Amino acid sequence: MTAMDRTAPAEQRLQRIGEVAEQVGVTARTIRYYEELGLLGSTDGRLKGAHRLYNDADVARLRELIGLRDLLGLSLEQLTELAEEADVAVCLRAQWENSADDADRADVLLAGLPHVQRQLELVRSRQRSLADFEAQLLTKLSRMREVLAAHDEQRDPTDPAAS
Amino acid sequence: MTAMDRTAPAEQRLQRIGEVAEQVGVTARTIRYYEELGLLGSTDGRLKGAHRLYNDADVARLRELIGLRDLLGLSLEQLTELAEEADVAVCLRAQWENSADDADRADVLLAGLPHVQRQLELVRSRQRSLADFEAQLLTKLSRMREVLAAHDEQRDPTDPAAS
DNA sequence: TTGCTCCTCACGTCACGTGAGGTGGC
DNA sequence: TTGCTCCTCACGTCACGTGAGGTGGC
Repeated sequence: MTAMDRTAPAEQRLQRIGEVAEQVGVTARTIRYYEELGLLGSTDGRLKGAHRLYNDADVARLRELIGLRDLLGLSLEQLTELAEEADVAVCLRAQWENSADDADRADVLLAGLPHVQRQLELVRSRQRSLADFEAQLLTKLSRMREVLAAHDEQRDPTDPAAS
Repeated sequence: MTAMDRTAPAEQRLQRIGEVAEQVGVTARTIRYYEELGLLGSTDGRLKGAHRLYNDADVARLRELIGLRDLLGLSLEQLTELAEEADVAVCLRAQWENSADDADRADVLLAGLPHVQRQLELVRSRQRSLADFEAQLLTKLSRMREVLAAHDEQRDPTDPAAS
């Protein structure tokens, strides 16, 4: 990282709302609604009526929110709570960007750890539920096949064409 | 199974809507709404204003619907489609109950197989998505720990108390 | 008879969908 | 200049939540 990177951050690729929506798999309306709820980062600095522009970090954040919503079935209220914790991290992240002190940077990371760990726990819990549901379906399936096999035997125990 | 079972099916334990709701983890309103959409079996035979009663098969069906909704994120419209396939099975199930012919019974089961298999595929697909999301979180976590470890070394490379 | 749960409207809410009508950038 | 995507209201919809007011079974 050079001094120039620090003083004038590299020009990032900025995307418009339609491109972002398609990438993430939602509609533009959804993104605007999340912004309205304050789920996305600070939106001041955009003039009324001007186009919204998103950098890669914004897209990553949105993708994470949608993942938590879809895969874990969290409500937007729950996402807001989760995001408020994360906002501490985001707030600290700004501090990170401006911090020359490595100790400060470590503190920022330490604060973010439990946040990610909680998400991991939610994912694991959901995986267990899915495994249970899968087991139920497998039991059902094997019982059905059992009865079918018994019936096939009864109908024609020696027919090699029976499947 | 005795002849009496066939002619006068065993008295089943019947539950009221509140008990069922608590067992399955939804509200009574949800159950009434699903009935309104036709997601639950036939509801004729109940007089206007009379209490709803559910047997074990009804509860199992509801539990399956809620599982598909929550774990797979299906809309009620998708559930309706899926249930219409299943209704063929349900319709055939009535035929099953009244059928003395084992061949008929086998046909009913055969018709139900692809239905269960499709649900299994949906579960597997969802499991893959969750695994991807988990991997992303783990990558994030290990990167954070890496930086933290590097920092700890730099601060005090010989401190045995550093964790 | 007293609670309790149930019933049926019916309006409210959350998370967007869907136009209407207009402006801005390649 | 012509499309295209974007913008801001604003009403509609899906899947229920939440009382209001009343009836039925242990």
